[in-house]
Amino acid sequence: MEKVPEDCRVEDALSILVGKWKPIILLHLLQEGTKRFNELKRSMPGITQKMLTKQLRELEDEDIIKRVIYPQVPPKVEYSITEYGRSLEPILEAMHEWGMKHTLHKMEKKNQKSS
Amino acid sequence: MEKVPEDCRVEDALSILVGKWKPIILLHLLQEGTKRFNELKRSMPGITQKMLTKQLRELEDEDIIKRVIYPQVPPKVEYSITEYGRSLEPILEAMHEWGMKHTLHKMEKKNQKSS
DNA sequence: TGGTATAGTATCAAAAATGATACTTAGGAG
DNA sequence: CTCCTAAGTATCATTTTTGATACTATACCA
Repeated sequence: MEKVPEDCRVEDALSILVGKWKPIILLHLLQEGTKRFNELKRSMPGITQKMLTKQLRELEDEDIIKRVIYPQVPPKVEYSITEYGRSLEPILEAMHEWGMKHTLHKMEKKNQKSS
Repeated sequence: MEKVPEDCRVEDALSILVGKWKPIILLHLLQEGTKRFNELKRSMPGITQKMLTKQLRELEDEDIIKRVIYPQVPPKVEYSITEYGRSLEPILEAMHEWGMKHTLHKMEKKNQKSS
């Protein structure tokens, strides 16, 4: 425990994960392996093309996902997690578990109110 | 691995952690235990009163930190992590470690470019 | 000749997060 | 009186993020 907040690299991981859609994109790709643009889009109701494109580009820039273009018409582009991206899985996992507990915690708080 | 993205609670944890200052606030409190408002402020150069107050209120609302007011003049207010808030530590820890690796990864990428 | 499909861009608008600055409150020191 | 302190609010401005909508390219199919 000699770490000091000043040398904190928490932000690095955080900045990759934040964004309204990034965690979901990553979970989809982690679980399904490889997906085409429109497959992703369909599995995320509400997202716009622009947003999906933007998030994917950002993840690609960080080397978290890989983008493969097939020179066809109509176009075909496949996205998948990189080895490196897979290293984020424990963090997503930890957050997922914590989120579950948090749901319970919130419910307990509500119950306290009504007593 | 039967989790599906749809029931993902990742966002819950994420929404608590994001914000330009929240991770640092939490790390400070986790490491120092209890701090007064101005102590926190001084240890975070660049933050404004308004921002610090806002982030602290949000963390308090989520039951992550505790706020104790001493009825004095001039005022004295102490902040500390709650038991519940401490449960975030593994996530922060995981992100910290990942961030360290990421730094290396970025350096490697740079080296590849210049070869 | 026109419509379909895929993976995008481009442009503009709206909403959310962050920041700068000034003000408040009340007791104690000079 | 006046200033100082600590922990805030209030107001306004700026920046960043997100969203809605329309547009593009090009092979294939009828």
